[in-house]
Amino acid sequence: MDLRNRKGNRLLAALPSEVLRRLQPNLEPVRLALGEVIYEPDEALSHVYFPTTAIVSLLYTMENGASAEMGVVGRDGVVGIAVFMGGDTTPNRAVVQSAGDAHRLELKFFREEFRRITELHRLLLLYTQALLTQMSQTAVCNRLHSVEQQLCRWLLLSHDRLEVDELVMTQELIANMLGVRREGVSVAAHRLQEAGLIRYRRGHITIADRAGLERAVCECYQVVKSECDRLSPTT
Amino acid sequence: MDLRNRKGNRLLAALPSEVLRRLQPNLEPVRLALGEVIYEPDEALSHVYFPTTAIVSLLYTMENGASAEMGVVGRDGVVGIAVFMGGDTTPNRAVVQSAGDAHRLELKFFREEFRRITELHRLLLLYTQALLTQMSQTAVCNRLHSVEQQLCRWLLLSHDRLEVDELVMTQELIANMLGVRREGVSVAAHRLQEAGLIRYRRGHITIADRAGLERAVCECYQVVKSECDRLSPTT
DNA sequence: GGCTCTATGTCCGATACCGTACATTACTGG
DNA sequence: CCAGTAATGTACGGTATCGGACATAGAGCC
Repeated sequence: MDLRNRKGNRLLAALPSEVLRRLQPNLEPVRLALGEVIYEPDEALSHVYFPTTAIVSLLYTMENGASAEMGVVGRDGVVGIAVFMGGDTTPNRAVVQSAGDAHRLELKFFREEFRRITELHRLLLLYTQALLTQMSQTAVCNRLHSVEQQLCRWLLLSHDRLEVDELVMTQELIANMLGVRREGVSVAAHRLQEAGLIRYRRGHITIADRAGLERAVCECYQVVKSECDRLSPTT
Repeated sequence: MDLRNRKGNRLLAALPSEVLRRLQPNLEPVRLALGEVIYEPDEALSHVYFPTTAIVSLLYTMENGASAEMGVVGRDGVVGIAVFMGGDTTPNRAVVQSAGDAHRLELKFFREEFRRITELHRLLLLYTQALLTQMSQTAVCNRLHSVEQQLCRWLLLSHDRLEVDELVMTQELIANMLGVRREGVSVAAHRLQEAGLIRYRRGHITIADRAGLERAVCECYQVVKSECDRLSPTT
């Protein structure tokens, strides 16, 4: 089995020979069938997968069943980054998009390569996984939800980070963040104000009813929030 | 300066005391003004930032100036993950969304904490940064581009990973990936076929004119491709 | 060869958002 | 206090996508 094959996994191929020699006995060749699920949301993995000819999609599925892909892994990468990011699981699903081969490595072997990690490093990787969740959920939310729902999400995420009820922020800037027109934000903000969830004046927005916003927001907010909480260091 | 303050940065606060003591002399308190740019796309950083009361947005700006946020960092995190992911730069921009304070750490000090990293580890972090770019670009593309452009992007990314011209894939499945209706994919695929860029039959799609697809695709594809190439290990 | 299932094509009205234009109103600096 | 500027409100036609319904046609199975 020549792992540096022209069709092999590029990450494995780039490893120094002595690391590769150490891993090789534990790399199990597997065939991945179209539609096969590598991992489900929040499921603990038993292996990490290094595709060679297979392609794997990373998807998020909404509560109503709608789904969107936010990443794709081929021989350029590895399926199961949560394992070495430190969070172990993700809210996403990994599904085989194109049947083919892969090598897989049991977690215990994989982790042996990962012993010597400084505490700073561990923390930063955990945080990166949370950020990664935020990005992928943003991708999904952009595709599937209304401006009003996204505004709720954005307000709640900002509120979590600011920890004061009044945000200093124009609707114009929010529009840039959400990637929509300023007018769209105006209309959505107006509706939220009518509903009593927020109050605002030129350049200021006040969270008036946080619980109400949480009822109005799409599920994306809770996904991001839960992952942030789960992955955030218990001080 | 008590870094474990109730309002301090959570990552710093979670560090073991001896690591914190080592870093502390090098942590420079800075005030971040609204709108201040922490880093520009592809710009090498001089510091990593640990916000305390400030909030920083991660944005991607299209060639036409349209932009979308795909992440936000407050006292829960750190600005400049590219530094410890190994890629050093990203195609994104980091802008202060809410004025406030942060601590920053010069790269040389930061890197001292990061010496002992195995080669496997380094490779995986690099790959993760490429994947992260893919996700964030997906977020942006979902927001700002047409189904047809996104189909081109999807086809090209798949083609890069499969390295054969015929994909085995139904339009229904592609629709799930892109988070749009099957009919939308049908129409887009039809147009691409009329233009001679692809050919397809039940469950099969053939890349007929790769260069043409690259002309039809939005800039998102090139951003992802470039980062993948830049970050992929030179075997 | 015929049947069945699944993939694809097409059409419809509904809707959310865009692009543009312009009005109005609240701060800000002099 | 006033003028100027920046933020917000409103309106209107245009367009992309949705949601649903239905027609058509390959591919595989018997």
